[in-house]
Amino acid sequence: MRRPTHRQLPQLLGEARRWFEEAMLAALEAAGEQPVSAPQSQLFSVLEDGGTTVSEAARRMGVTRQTAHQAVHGLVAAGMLEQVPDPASARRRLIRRTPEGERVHRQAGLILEGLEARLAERIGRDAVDALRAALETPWGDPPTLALGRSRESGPEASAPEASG
Amino acid sequence: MRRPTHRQLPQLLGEARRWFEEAMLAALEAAGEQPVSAPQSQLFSVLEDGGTTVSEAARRMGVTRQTAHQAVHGLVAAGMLEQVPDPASARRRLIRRTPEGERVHRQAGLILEGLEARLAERIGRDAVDALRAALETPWGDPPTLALGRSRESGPEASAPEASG
DNA sequence: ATCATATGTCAGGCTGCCTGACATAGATAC
DNA sequence: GTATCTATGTCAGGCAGCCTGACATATGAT
Repeated sequence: MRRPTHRQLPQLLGEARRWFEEAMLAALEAAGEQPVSAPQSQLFSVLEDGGTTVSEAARRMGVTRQTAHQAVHGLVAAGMLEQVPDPASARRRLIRRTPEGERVHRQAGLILEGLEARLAERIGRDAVDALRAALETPWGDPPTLALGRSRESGPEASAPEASG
Repeated sequence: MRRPTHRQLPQLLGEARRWFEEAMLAALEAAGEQPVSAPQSQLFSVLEDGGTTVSEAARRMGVTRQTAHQAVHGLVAAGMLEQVPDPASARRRLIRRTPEGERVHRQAGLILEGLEARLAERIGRDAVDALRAALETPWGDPPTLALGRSRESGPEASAPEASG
């Protein structure tokens, strides 16, 4: 038989991500909550208690304002998010979880903890901690490790630039 | 406060994946290769030397045959993949890398190694190994950990079922 | 007042992924 | 030998996420 040669990291990362994501959304739905999409779930997790702007959320999600706006729209329609004017600046609208949204958020947090515990049972608590530690690397930079010649990319107005 | 510094695993996994993916595709393009999409790259990585069927590739990618077929189509059009009849079974068509595709594949492998080395510089070789080890967990199972009461299960006809 | 900038929103388009449907070919039952 | 079942490959249609482009509005600098 063939030897599965050292599978590639991007693929492994993707699988792990999918595992968590699917399990969480399924568990949320199994708990009787409204259906939540993956980006909505991600949006939920980048919100602060004090309220956040769409732009700020987009930066944290690593997507454009427009994409984040879409997720916000869905969540507002579902009654889990609300938009309130920012007292400090009238051009801003803060997005905030409604009580309902807060409840779902807490639920999601519990699920995630459970999932992590489930993982710890399999690979050990130390391994999970090591995983976290490794992943918390500030990936911010696009290495552009040029084997040949380097390429230049224009810094757009609101590029994703996942920097957290 | 609820520990805002403790970011959620799915998000961390997604960021890491994006980092690798973007860096690799950018490096590939910077090296003068034809543009490759993310799923095409993934497809490339699940091929065996002996040739693989679209169905098998789909299973390994965790997507449907149709989706895999799409990626294959693009790669064939780009001259990096070829489809040959399977001598063992006429209803199968094996997909195989062309010499051109083989070259690009090797290139991609080098880039990935470089990226991993780059990561090792930041977090240490041990941490990278630990990351690998943790990620190579067989995620195969959909935990369905029900916090609430209703437990629902849906065994679909030909679901992706990322089981590897 | 005017202009540059940041933010929020909508419109349109691309791509990945899905389900549905169908053709083909090997395996199995009769 | 024929009929049926199953696995595979392919195409068509549709949905969702993410993007760029464009525009309105509000703030701050000049």
